[in-house]
Amino acid sequence: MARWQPHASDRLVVAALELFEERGYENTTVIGIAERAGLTKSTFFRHFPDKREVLFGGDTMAGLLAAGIADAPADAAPLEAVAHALDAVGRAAFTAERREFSARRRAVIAANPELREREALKGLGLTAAMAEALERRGVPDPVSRVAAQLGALVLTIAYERWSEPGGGGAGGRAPPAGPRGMGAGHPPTVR
Amino acid sequence: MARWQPHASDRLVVAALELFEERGYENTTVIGIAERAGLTKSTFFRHFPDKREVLFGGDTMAGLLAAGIADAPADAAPLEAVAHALDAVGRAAFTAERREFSARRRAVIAANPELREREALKGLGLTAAMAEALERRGVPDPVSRVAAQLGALVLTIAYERWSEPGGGGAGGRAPPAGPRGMGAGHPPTVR
DNA sequence: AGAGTGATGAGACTTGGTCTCATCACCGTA
DNA sequence: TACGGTGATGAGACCAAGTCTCATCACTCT
Repeated sequence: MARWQPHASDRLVVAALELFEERGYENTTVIGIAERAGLTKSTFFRHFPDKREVLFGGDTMAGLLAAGIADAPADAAPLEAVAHALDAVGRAAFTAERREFSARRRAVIAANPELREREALKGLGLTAAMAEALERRGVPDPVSRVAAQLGALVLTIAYERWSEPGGGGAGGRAPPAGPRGMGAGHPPTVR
Repeated sequence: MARWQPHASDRLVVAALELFEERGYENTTVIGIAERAGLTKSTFFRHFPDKREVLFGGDTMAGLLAAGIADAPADAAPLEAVAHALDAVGRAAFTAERREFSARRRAVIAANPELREREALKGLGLTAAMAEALERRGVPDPVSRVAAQLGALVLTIAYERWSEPGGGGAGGRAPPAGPRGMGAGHPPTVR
């Protein structure tokens, strides 16, 4: 028999999400989370640097976006490279198994300023990752930041729609065709 | 003689900024800040809801942006309304007196993740304020968000340049003309 | 068998943040 | 002149987040 129950980290995430839903984030203590997972406060902080981070663990987004931009065809325009990356993220991260969990997580985050703060910082990280990946392709500074900023907004909107009750089949493409306008040439796979 | 030294809030801000510069944010305690200001921890938390907020006090930005968008000519396009708001902010907030303080504040924030996190949340607030103000003008949802997102980026870049050693005279207009491109029609006063 | 490893537990400690109660100069009014 | 109200402050108890050190103990490798 194994000495410890497996998946300690996952158990902590599940316990935390449940407790945040039941009592709210600020009425939940780290000790409470650890106890529900059959662990202790010490172990919690061995798995996560702080209480917020238990909801932000799977941090592969920045890498996926950077890789997606690097993998875009050499002649792709900045926004087309961003679209390429968004497609990759859609396939890798917006999967059916994660949809219900993501929706619950989203609701919890939306209800708490401390968690929204962390999410805001993560968002800046994604934007910076895209801008840097574009600059590695030779896109000059202000253009790279504009493209990254627009990519971040598209990602945010896609995530919103995907984790809403009605929205989002496989692949993360938003059901209704998005509006054109604003003069940004529309890349083929992201609308 | 006055019973208390005046400007308690300002003294706390100054003390905090000095200590953050001397020892770093995480090596500075709230008690230390309060003592340098000739006050106590209790009083600190009466003036600021938490330790971070001592650097984010003058929170008129969101209101200025919303008012600037509301005040734009009725026939202004979304990006032109945003530009109108940015001009207003440039005149009201990017003043010569605040420049040195802003530069020091910026350096402190850049050096600490906890402070960057707070700043990221404030940035989201500004973007949301712009988007809402645009929607109050009848700009439909995704267009309003794109315009607000671009406005937020312009504001960020302007703030960066203004609080850098070389940059920014009165009014906050960036010295070199910004690049065109990306298809966004360039409004007359923001480049 | 015995030493090493690695995830865990126990608990002291600092600090951020909340809350309650006390203090005391100033102000208005009688 | 006296007196009660006001408002910013101080004192200190209290809780939870987060850090750190030391102990435990099944499993593994030699």
